[in-house]
Amino acid sequence: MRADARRNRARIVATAIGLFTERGAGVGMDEIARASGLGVGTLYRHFPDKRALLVGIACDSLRELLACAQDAEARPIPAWAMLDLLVRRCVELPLALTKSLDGEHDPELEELQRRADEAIQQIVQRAQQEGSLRLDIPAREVVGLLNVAVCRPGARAEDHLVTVILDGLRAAPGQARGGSPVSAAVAPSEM
Amino acid sequence: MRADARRNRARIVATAIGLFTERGAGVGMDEIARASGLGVGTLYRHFPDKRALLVGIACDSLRELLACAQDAEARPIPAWAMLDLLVRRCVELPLALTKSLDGEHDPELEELQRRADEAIQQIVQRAQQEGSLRLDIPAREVVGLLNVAVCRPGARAEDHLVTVILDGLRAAPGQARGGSPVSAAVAPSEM
Amino acid sequence: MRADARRNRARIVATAIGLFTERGAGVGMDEIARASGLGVGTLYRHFPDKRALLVGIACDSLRELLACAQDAEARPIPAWAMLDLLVRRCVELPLALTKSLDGEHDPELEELQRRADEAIQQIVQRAQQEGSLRLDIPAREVVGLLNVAVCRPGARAEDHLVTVILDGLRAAPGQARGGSPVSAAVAPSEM
Amino acid sequence: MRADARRNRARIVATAIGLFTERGAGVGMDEIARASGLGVGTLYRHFPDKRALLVGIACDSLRELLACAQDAEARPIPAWAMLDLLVRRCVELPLALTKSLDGEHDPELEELQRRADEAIQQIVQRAQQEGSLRLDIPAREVVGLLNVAVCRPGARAEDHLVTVILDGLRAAPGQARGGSPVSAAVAPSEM
DNA sequence: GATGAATGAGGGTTCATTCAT
DNA sequence: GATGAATGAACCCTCATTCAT
Repeated sequence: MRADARRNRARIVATAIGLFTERGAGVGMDEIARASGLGVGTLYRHFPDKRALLVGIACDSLRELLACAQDAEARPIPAWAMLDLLVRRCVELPLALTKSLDGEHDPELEELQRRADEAIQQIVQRAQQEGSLRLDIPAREVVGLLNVAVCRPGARAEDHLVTVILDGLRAAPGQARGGSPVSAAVAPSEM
Repeated sequence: MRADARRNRARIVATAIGLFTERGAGVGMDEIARASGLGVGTLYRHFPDKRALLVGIACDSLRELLACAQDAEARPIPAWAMLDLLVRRCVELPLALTKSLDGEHDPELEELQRRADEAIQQIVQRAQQEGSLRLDIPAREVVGLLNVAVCRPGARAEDHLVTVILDGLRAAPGQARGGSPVSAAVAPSEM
Repeated sequence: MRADARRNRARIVATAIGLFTERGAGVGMDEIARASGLGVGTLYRHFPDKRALLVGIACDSLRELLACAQDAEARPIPAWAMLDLLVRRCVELPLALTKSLDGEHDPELEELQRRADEAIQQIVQRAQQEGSLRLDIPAREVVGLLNVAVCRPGARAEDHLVTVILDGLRAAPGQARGGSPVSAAVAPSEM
Repeated sequence: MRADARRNRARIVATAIGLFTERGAGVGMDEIARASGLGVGTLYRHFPDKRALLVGIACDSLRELLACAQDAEARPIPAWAMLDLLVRRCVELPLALTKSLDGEHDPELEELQRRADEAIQQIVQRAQQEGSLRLDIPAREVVGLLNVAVCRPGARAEDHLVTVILDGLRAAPGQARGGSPVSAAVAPSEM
């Protein structure tokens, strides 16, 4: 790939992320091309269709996420801290776009999603093993639930939502979690 | 309004909620009409345009939410239990559609949104006053954050996400919340 | 036909003439019905389709025109005066609507148009015979030309256009008409 | 603008003028595109909406009219001859479409209409000053009246209507115009 | 290889007309 | 008979995609 081609691709991706993040996946290809300072034809040379552009961005994000996960795991810190670190970083990635790809069947995308899920799940399990993450929710579901927190348009690392979810996932020191929150809520002992 | 007209309206709304919930606000009016067993014209007689249909559904949901809030407040239970109850019920409403209405300026919709926010905020504040809801997040933001949990396609009352968020919002008994979770996470004392 | 049916028909026609005259033949059937204080169904009972409504109005107008022509002919006045009188009256009729019926093949309409044309043509021919109307334009065409003056949205009897056309049709006393106006216009003798 | 784009634009305009002139402004965009041998998209690339197409054609016509007016004024002929020339030429332009634009507020269109009116009015005034055009009708109204003659579907330069109107506007040599034609018509002296 | 003009399926909406109440 | 709700063909327009320049 020639240098200018690589530069064009990068400009397209950067512009598209900006526009998609700001105004949703409905932004038109023409506008993305124009905002990139390119013709539509060039856009289509790099991404055969709109789906491919979204998939491309999603894959980039997932690769970044995997790098973050590896980086976190490499640190000499508890698994909980790894998770915290990872979540706060992921929030800044344009993962929200992934939502518009529900039902896609791109092999690269699926492979990356699998690996990303696996990486997070591993950290989640280690956190559960070290006793810092509640045990009453299966690791598999914790991952899905973190997805929601993270794949949200407008999410920010300092979001109170992120904080609350992490706090909610934390194992309460010295007390078992897991009773039905509804019944718990109305139990007299809670008052 | 004639009996059959009312029936048709109900069918349209039900069908539209189903399709919108399942496949997003992009579903076409023609398809909604067909799935309702009606002609497009009938759809447009009941809702002058697509926006009106979305707004109509959103308003219905918000009215339902307000009813839930009133019902919850009427019970002789702690504010926390009210909130728990309310959230678990709201999750079942098609509030996710509200997201596609972000730049709408329908007066009825805005009024209902205002009242809904107010109602929830009141319960949140009472929960904070009774000491069951953490104090380090302003009530205003708690409401916004609950919105995210609740206005989510595919949310269910038994969702672990709902549970986790509610747990994360719970005031930890006997310990002050509010330290930066990030630094807290890596603090040695956490290990 | 029952009394109320006749009354309804009259109301429809009056309303339709008003709306069509004011805003053109594009006005919808629903609006005509509503403005008449009736349901669409009733409108369609009286006129099987929109075309029929327009044809009905046109026929009414043509009948009125024929009456005017007979009335004018019955007076003991020169043919020119008859024509003047007739034209000034016709201008007030909603004949402009006739334009939207080009290409219609309603037998009653065509018959009335034929008779109306004939009636006017007769007066025109008599005016030509009495020497008050220029001879260089065939009577047939004079009629068509008057149609243009008269079948105009917004035409009024005092219109300067009507005056100018009548003046232009007048036989110039003592001078032959008929040279090409263009060549005449640039002829030196005109200066 | 690329050569083929310019060619396509010209084809669209030509086709549209033909269809609009023949069947009115109700002709659909799809049909215009098909008759031009182009896709709808191309039509909309050149004219953002139907209104713009009509406005575009109207502006072209008005520009042509202004050119005619300038050309006429540049000739060493009496004002009356200028007017005659101008009117006969305008009749061939698709100015009839202008009627369907009543109520438009395109700045370019309005400016051109103003300038066209002004240009014609100037010639009319000069014709009145030179004594060839009757004085009993304000120049302003003469212009409006000529509009009617000229903005007529199916008008042709050799039209008898044009001739008659021009003759009707001509100042009668040696006699004052302006008596009410109606009273004149029935006056005994006219017989 | 880059460009942007051309394409046309598909979506939102209107309105003449039909038909159940 | 009156009503107005229901119908759907047809219209205007958008936008992902292709292709001539």
